Order: sequence, then structure tokens, then C-alpha cells
Amino acid sequence: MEPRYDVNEVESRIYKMWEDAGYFNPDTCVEKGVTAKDAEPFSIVLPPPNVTGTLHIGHAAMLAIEDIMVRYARMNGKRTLWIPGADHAAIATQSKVEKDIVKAEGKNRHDLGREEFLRRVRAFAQESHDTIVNQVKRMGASLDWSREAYTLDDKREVAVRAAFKKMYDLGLIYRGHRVINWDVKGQTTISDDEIVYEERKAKLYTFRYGKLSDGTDFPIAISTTRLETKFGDTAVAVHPSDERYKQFVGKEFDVNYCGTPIHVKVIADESVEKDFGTGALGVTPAHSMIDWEIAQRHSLPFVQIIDEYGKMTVENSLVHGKKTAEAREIVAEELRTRGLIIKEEEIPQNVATAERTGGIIEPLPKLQWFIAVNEPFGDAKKTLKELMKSAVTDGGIKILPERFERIYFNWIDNLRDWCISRQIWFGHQIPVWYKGDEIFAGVAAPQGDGWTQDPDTLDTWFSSGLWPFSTLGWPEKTDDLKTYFPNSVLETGYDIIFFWVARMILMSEVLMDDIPFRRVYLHGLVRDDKGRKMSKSLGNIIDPLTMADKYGADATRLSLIIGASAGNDLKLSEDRVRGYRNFSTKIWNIARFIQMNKPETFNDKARADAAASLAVREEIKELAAIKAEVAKHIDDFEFHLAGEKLYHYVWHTLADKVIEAEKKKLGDGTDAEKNESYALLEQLLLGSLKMLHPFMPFITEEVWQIFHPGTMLMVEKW
RNA sequence: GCGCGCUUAGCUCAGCGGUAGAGCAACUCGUUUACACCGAGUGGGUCGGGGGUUCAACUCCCUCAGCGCGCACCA
Repeated sequence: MEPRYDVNEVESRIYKMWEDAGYFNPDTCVEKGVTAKDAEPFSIVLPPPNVTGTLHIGHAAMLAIEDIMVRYARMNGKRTLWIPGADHAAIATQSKVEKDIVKAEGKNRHDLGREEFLRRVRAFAQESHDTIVNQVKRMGASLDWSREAYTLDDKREVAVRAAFKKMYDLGLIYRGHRVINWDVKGQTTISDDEIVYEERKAKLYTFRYGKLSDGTDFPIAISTTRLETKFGDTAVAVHPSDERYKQFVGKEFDVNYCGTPIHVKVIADESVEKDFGTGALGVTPAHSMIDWEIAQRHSLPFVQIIDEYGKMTVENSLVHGKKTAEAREIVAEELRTRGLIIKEEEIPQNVATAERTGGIIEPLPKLQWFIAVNEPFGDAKKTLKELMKSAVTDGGIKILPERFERIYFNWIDNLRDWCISRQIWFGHQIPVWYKGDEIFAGVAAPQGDGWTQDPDTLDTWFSSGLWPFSTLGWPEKTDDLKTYFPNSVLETGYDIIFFWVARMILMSEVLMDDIPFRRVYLHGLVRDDKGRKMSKSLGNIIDPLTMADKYGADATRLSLIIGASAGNDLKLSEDRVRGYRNFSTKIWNIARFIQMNKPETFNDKARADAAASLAVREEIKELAAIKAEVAKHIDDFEFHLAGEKLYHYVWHTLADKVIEAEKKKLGDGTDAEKNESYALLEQLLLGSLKMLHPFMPFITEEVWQIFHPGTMLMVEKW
């Protein structure tokens, strides 16, 4: 053995050896007889990385955890499938590419046209995909590349259309005119979950609209931070039990608001808080989600006064054509002049912004496609909300750590219909065609002339939601689907429990009439050593590839496993990775020492002779005990405890105690003693390698090859 | 407003009813069949504060505080 362990040489050679052997594919394992045909299946999908860039340290953590589960299952004889893939990440990818083009050429997507722009996005996505695949391999992930999928490839296109069609026919997907979240910057709708709230200071104005037609003041004062939207008010809502306003409820008024006539009705609604402001709320149905809902309850009309560019559309007014922020100032000034403002105060306010573009969200009424979550359907007449809940309460899905189950339920309780149409180009075009008043939804375009397909695309999470079965060939009834669905485990970050985990459960309940997976394991975020999120602007990014090149993928993986328990964030520093690199070196030297001390008289017969006396030795019993503990930890998803245990055993027991104790016999014992010592150490080393393999696949395989050429540790019995 | 998590050695964390643990860092010593990316050893904590349950609490319950997070509201 080489005195030094050459990480980069070994890691690239070993991965290629595994790939060539084909054992990442469970079919090959069955063919070559390393897995029984009727073995229990173990299946898991890789959360598909977005094709927006490159692998980051969070991906590396995810790969490490999943590869441990997969390699452990495979070594335990299970028919193990781990499917790789990538996500087209519609909005994220489109905005990234458009931004790059604007920067480089000063053109936007409209200058290029849909065809050309999409060509550019696809080229970028392809390049990004290739980089990511290489990086995933670099981390040692034992994925079945022969089954690789992409959320936007032809097979998944079929799945998306079949899913849309089925849900449309069930009445779960509908087209409706409702208030949606409009991203002014990105020029598209987004779902409730894609909103990020930013806390800012805002001014809360308490005021009266103005004069009534008889010249008296409007009788009720209201409060708002958005004076400019009040042109769109159609009601003033008060609490039903509020004595102050009871006399006005049901009355309608024609009021002059800053020179523009508006018509408002006073209504009573439980949702109004008596103690906030004046206890009266100006209802703007067209530009507030909550107000829209109030308007629905009271059959109020709505008046749209802001357009898609965030500009005021109030005809013949002070604010026509102005942006909302500017309009607000103009209105405030006008109200002051008219003496209508009663109070101005600074309050903290959460402003809704778009997750991807950072633009302000302007609620607007628009005709869009939705998934109905409160609509009973099918034979059971259950709603999607009910099904999503029961999948976890009694449907067999267990979420780890358990506290996320409550977070999941809480999210479902507050869930509104999911807006799935997007006004962007990159993604699955909505499989609906129009001809006059006719609408056709289908997997393929309708026959005949004159049909036009809906130009919008689907929320990227619509296609990711199908992932646990679309990767297995659905809607076709494939063997893979029969064998590997539902998935055994879904492993992902807790930050996408709503975006992704919940949507997969939703889709699976409708389309498969089953849970998508039995277990959800949520990992935390990888932060820097001070607990901050890693970001370019902070300059605290730790790149997994740099770490792998410097210290090895094995060390990088271990640094991401030990100290990281389910659902908890991990603080990572280069020092940690270096520490586990030292452990790799230790393993190498243990192996080297044992190999150097192989007695000349040692052979199979000597091994057999030693077997009986070894069987009763404490060291062997101890190894068995460690093995049982490690297995229990892995079975319980406590990878950090398993890793720590192994680290400690190998270094501080095997190396520091057992080897030290055997040195004397190896040096000047009898042949029989030497052989027994060697047999003992060899057995402890090989046993350790097996246990360590899921955690540190490269070095363990490399050392194994030295002791057992011609066999492969990755398919040895654990 | 509703809910969740964390608070244990200088740092990062494990332990979660029976006399305080690991890794890193610090300090001392040490090149002897691998490894200085090493070995042997040492120091260092009233387990966030207060109260309770118990023969016994870091571990269970209540309460307060600090930090962090999710959701909703945000007129």
C-alpha cells in the first residue's frame, strides 16, 4: 500500500469502477445475483436539484444522508433504487437566464421572442444539468443513472398532461377569475407559498374618504397604509357587535374621494377587529386577498384600479398612470389639504415580495387556473385538504422529526386554492386549448383547426409534485411502479415541506389513490460556523467540491453527517472537514499497518485455525456490539449517532487499544500467535469497513479492494 | 396573535430519571512495528434563571428570560 492516501486519484477511480459494475441499478444486482429477485424493495427519489446553477453544500448534505440509507439498504440485501433527476425550476431558471441576457446584450425575453428565448434557456439548463451530474457523482452518490429523469423531459410531459387532464375531469382544476398574487417585476402570478414577507416601516393613516353628495362628511373614519387603493373601495366593514356603527350597517353612500366618486356600502363582518384603528375597515376587493373574501361573503362588486405594471388606472383622477407609491403620496397630500386626515403614525408592516424576483406583490383580480383544495370529489367525496391530512394522521406517512407534522397540519388549515398558472415561458405549457367559447383539456392537442393552446405555463411544483411516480413511468403501469411505489423514504430539507412534500402528497392522493412515500425525513440547513446562512454577499460559502478536492468526498460527507440531527441546522467549518480528513488518513494507516504485519505463514488454513480462538475474544464481541448499535441508529434515522460511534470505535478502540495491544505478539510471538493476532485485526478492520462504507464509501472500498481483490464492498452483506 | 425549536466545558454538539460526555481548541510529556493529518496525559461545566414532582432531575412538570424559526394578521 502507498504510504500516502491519494484522495483524488482514488475517489475518481472508485466511482468509475462502481458505475462500470452497474450495481447502482437494482436490475443488475438481481441479474448478477447480489440481490434476491423477491427481495424487499427500498426506493427513494433524489430531490431534483434546480438547473439554475451548481451544487451547494446543502445538496452535498442531502446526498450524504440519502447515500447512507441507500448503501445500507443495498448491503442489507434490499432491492434498492435511488433515482436521480433535475428540476427545470421554471421561474428561477427563466429569471436567471433573462437577467444574464439583459446584462450581456441589453435585451429582454420579448426582444428575442418565445422560440429564441426558450432555446437559450434550454441551453443554459443543459449546461447546468451536466455540471450538477458530475458534482453529484463526485460526492459518491450511488444513483441509478440509467433511470435519470428531468421534470421537463418527454416522459414527464406526458405525466404532467395526464395529471392535469384527470384533475380537470374530476373538477379539481378549474379556471377562475379571482384575486391572485401578481409579481409586478416578474410579470407573473405566483402562489401563496412563493411570497416572502419583508418587514418595513409604513405610515398608517386614519382619515375620512370625503364629502357625501349632500355636502356632509362620510360618517365613518377608517385606517389604511395604502391610501391609493381606496379608489377601489366598495364597502366599509365593521364588526356586527360594534355599537358605534350599528346605525350605518346596510346603508350605501356616494362619496367623493380626492375628486373621484366612489360608492360604498357599510357591512357587518366577523373578521373585523373592533380594537384595530377605528374598528372600521375600508374594503378593497380587487386589491386584497382578505377583502376579496369579505366581498364574496357579501356579494360586493369590485373595482380594479391598479394594472399589471403597478400603475393606477383610475380615470380622470389625480393619480391616473402613476405608480402606487407615488400615488400614495399624492393622495396623502390631497387629504391633508382637504383636512380629512385624523392621524398619521409609523407602524411596522410586512410587505409581500416575490421569492424569486424580489419584486413587490400586487394583489389583482385575474383569470387563472387553480387547484381546488376544498372541493369534495371522487367516490369518497373528500376534499384535497382532508386527504392531505389523513395521509399523515392515519394513511401511513410518518414525518421525522415529528414536530413537523404539526407544522404540516397548520399549513393545510390555512391553505387556499393553489394558483398553478404562470405567465412565463419556460415550463410545461398548460395542456388546454381554446376555440371561441370552447375549451379542451387533454394529453394531446384536439383534432381540427382553429384551436389555440393556453400560452401560460404551470407552476414548477406541479411537475415536481408528481416526482415519486412520474420517475417510475406513470401514467403507464410499469414494473417499476409496481415494485417501487410507494417510495420507502422521502428525504429533503425542511424548508420545502410545503412547496414540495405537501404537493407530492396531494398529487399522489388524487392520482395514485395512495401515499407517495412511507417516511419523510427532513434535514436542516447547513450554515457557517457562526450560524449564518451561506451567501455570496457574506462571502461565507463553503463549496462542497472544493472541500472534496482538498480533503476528499468521504471527509466532506462525514462532516455533514456527524452533528446533524433530523430537522436541526448544522454549523460547518473547514476545520471540521479537515478533522474528518484526518480520520480518513487514520483508516488508511490502520489498513497499512495490518497489511504490513501479515505473517508470512498466514494462509486460509491459518485463518481457519484461528477462527475458534477468535470467536471467544472480547474484541470480536465488542465489534458485534458496536455493529448492533450502529444498525439501530441507522434504522432509527440517527445517522449522526451512528457515524460518531464508528468514528470513535475505529480510532480510539481499534487503533489506539487493540492494535497497540497486539503489536508485541505480532513482533515476537510464535507463528500461531502472529497468525491469530493478524486474523483478529483483519477481521476487525473488514468489519469496520463494512459498517463505515455507507458513510465513507470511497476509502472503505479502496481498502477492501486491497484485502479482497475481485469483490466489491458496496454489494457485500452489511 | 398561534405554534415550534434551542440554551450542557472556550467553540460545535451528544446525553434526556440513577455519582456530568465527545470532537475541536488549550496545556504537559512523548519520535517505541502504521499514522505528527500521531500517541499518552492534564486542566476546564453550580447542564440559562426560579419554582415543583421524586428516595433521586441535565433528563419530567410549571414559570421567566435570551436567541432562532414557521404560520397567520398586518385595515
